[in-house]
Amino acid sequence: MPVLKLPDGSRREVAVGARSRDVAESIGKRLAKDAVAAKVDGAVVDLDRELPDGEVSFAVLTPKDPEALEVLRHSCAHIMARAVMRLFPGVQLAFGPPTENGFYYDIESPTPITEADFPRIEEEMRKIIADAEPFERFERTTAEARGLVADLKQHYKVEHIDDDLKRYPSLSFYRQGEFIDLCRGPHIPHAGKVGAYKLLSIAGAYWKNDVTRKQLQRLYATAFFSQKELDAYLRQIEEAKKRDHRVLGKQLKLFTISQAVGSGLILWMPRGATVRGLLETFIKDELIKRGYQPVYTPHIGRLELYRTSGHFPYYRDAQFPPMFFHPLGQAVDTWLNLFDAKQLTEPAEKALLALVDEYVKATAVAESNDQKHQALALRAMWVNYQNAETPEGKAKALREWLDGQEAYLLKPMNCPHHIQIYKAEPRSYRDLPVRLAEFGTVYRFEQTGELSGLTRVRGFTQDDAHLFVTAEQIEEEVGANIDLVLFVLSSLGLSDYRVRVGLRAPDSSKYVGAAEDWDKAERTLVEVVKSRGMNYTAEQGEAAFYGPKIDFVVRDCIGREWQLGTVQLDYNLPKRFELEYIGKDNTPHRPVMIHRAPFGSVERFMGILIEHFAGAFPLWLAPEQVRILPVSERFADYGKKVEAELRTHGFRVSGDYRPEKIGYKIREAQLEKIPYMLVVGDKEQSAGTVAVRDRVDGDLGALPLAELVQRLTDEVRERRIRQGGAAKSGE
RNA sequence: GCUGCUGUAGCGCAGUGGUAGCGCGGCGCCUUGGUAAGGCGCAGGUCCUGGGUUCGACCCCCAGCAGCAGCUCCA
Repeated sequence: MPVLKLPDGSRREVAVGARSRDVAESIGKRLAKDAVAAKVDGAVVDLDRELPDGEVSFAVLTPKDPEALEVLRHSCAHIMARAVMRLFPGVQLAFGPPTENGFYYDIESPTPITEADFPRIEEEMRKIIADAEPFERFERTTAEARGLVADLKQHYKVEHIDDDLKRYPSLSFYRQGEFIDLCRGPHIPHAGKVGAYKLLSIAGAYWKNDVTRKQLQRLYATAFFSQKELDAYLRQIEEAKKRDHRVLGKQLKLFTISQAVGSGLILWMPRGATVRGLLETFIKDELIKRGYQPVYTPHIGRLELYRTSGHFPYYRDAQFPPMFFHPLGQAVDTWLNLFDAKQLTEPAEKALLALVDEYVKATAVAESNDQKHQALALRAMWVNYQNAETPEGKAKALREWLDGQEAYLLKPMNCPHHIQIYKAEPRSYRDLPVRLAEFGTVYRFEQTGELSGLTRVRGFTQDDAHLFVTAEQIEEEVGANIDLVLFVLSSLGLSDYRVRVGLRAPDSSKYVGAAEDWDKAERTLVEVVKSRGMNYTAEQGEAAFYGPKIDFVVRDCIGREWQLGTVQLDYNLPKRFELEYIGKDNTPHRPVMIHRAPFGSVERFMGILIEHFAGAFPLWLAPEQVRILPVSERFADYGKKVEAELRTHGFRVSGDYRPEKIGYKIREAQLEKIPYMLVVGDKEQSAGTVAVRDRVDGDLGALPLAELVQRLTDEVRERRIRQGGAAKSGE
């Protein structure tokens, strides 16, 4: 006999075979009417499922429970799929799960669906919901289930059973009228529970997230129990868009991106550059306190360097192409690439050979020794290539020539340069940890579809540092760096982040180094995070190719996650570059490297910060801290005097001396999110005061100038964050 | 890179197969005003680029570029 422990602590015995729905009814009419699903021993189930024997915890889920909303959305995905199938014959269904803010269904339609079809689909959904038919669950053995989805001509479902579900003895289905879907459930009792819904967008998504497979159409939508909630959600999206850093960056003149310069390359305008500079100073001061040494290194480096580090071979496609001195360098490089990828066509090969041949002939009469040497090397490649009997031999000929060519790469990371600084002098165990810090700008050729404002760019600056430590120092240094990241985040009031420990994927060729080093490194990172009592998720496949890492991940205004701060442990680059220090025992030892960047990318950090503050930077970061607003032109002289005085105290201040009304000037300053507005007129001039208007709290009344200076000085020194309050949003 | 949508004045947007408008902003004049928009006037556009269809293209077709959303990727 089932015995239920109810949320209020009471116990209730129910008959064998009783369903959640029966229990809800026995508790109360109102509850039965509101019931969406039930939660039995922590698992959400349909109201129609029979309760298990024995003692279980039990709760009825109503629209108030977040889990109920998830059930509703999952069911609404079925409703949407059903509507689509009615309107578009021959549709194949893939997956249709709920998401954080709604749901989607991946489908393949013989006639592609577009946003123009949304009204029709929504209308069809309206009918289905009005009919309020029940969701009926039934089970089949896995073999029968496969037959059923095959009969339904749903080949993605067949594939899904074959690939992933064979290990289950039976599978569940849900039927709603003519619509049957292979589905784990649970579902709402009937379609009428859907109070409001809206199709949002359509996008491509690969079957099983695999680029090599078919791309399906993903229909995004959302649903709620009430129209009011849907309206609130849509309003919230509109509000979020207003704090988008791409919008605010333009409005507040922080940065721009020019096609004349290139996609994903940020141009910092004076205001943005001011904020960025202040952030950089902030962290630089902090690094000095924590024993870092500043270094500067160039934006480019020899290609060979990045071959040694592994960056070039591992991330070739994500880099700007290497710069070769030899006119044919780029061509041969591409050639070898095509070759390795087995994409070299015969005409292309012919053309490339002809190109080399022509060049060899043209440079036959070389004059200097260097030219002669070059000409001979190229000729040797040409001969070796054509004499080679195997593809490997051909590739070798190309590679040998290429390796002899001088080439440079825009640096994709700073570590190889810092490593060279480490290697520039002999190191003793007494010197360690060596902490080399640089705001290093790196370049990565991100795929076009990935570029996004400041958060994903092709040139960005890391507040980078590399620590060279002994094995015994690892834990302490990793810990100190976590503390630094936490300090940075809390200084800026960023509290909404999660911590991810990125581990390697079990079976992947994209990592370098020995398994035991990896195990050791992964264990260390997990231990450090655990010992600090931090919440974290360990995620496989999130490691860097050279080592595991701890990432601090935040969300942007539309909910996308971005990695900011990172601490990475690396046993591999020290090996690749044969780094050493002399130990107490007077023999060489290998140091371990820690890569770390509290901001991550300064560009991305700025983007997140702009959204975090909605463009209203705290006083210490504000590009313009104070604006003088004379009531009329008659007080311009006094205004300028105040302006000059504040400037001598180091404040970033300007004055608005246009012949506009005071209300107009205040509105503009407010919309520009300037922390303090100083209104000056007759009264202030004769009293030697300023009327202070605060961005957050509005009119503060008159203050003697000296008092104001003190107040602002304190606010800056404490890096005080004051947000919200009376500010209107503007239009 | 893939799928879809978008590209018109500095910004936000209308618009039509017969060479373009609105709001804000800018500039000028008037107003010298006390805490979120004073009035009048003026200027400003390769309608993303390149082809094509057409008597004629900003509009229709093709290709490219860029932006947006999603997928994939992210050292």
